[in-house]
Amino acid sequence: MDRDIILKALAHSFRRDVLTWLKEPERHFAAQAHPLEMGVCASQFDHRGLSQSSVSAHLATLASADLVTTRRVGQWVFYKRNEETIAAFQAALSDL
Amino acid sequence: MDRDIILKALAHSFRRDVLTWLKEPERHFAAQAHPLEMGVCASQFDHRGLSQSSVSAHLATLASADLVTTRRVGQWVFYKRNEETIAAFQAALSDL
DNA sequence: TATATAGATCGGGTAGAGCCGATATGACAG
DNA sequence: CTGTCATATCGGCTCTACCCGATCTATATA
Repeated sequence: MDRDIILKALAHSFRRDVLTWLKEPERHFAAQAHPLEMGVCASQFDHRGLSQSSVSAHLATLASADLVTTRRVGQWVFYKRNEETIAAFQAALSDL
Repeated sequence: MDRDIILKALAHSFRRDVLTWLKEPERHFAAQAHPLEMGVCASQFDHRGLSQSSVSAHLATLASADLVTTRRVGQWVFYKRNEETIAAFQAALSDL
């Protein structure tokens, strides 16, 4: 749980949006072919205003801050919120 | 209370350090000539690794995020934590 | 007015973030 | 093997953040 890296990761609206979307996958990614229990497939974030390469970089930033977990299944990578890190960060920020 | 501006302001360790130092002025700024109840004078943050102009810019960033309040008294500017904004931000971040 | 001090702002240099299209990688299907 | 799809990485561009010394502005004091 690295506050500095997490704060930098959160300092971009797209990355915060990703975390918000992942709170309610069924609401935001209903079109996904795979079951949402596996997580949300990276490609689901494309075409939301950014190119595929930019989306990939943002997801990598979130993953390196440990704010999301990734799980590779075949040719797909599924993303989920990492509630553990998020909660720890919120707790750490309560004595800001 | 602008989350985006606040998160960007917090995404720098010096600015976070300032907020931490301001939690215990008597501990970190005992050398100040003015009473600490007025706040902490801008110049107290100089010579902590950064130049005067850099410190001034960081303080301006914190002020524009409303994380600190400023009060001009004569030729000095005194800074205090803005607990109201900080608490509102923490509350807003609890549903990250 | 002249001088001193605190703080803000300017100009310039460097580094990193963010964007894209193009290409590489890695996994599957035929 | 070959082609295809998902994702990652590369190269190049632009924009912003950050740093500094120098200068400007404002206040105070003689």
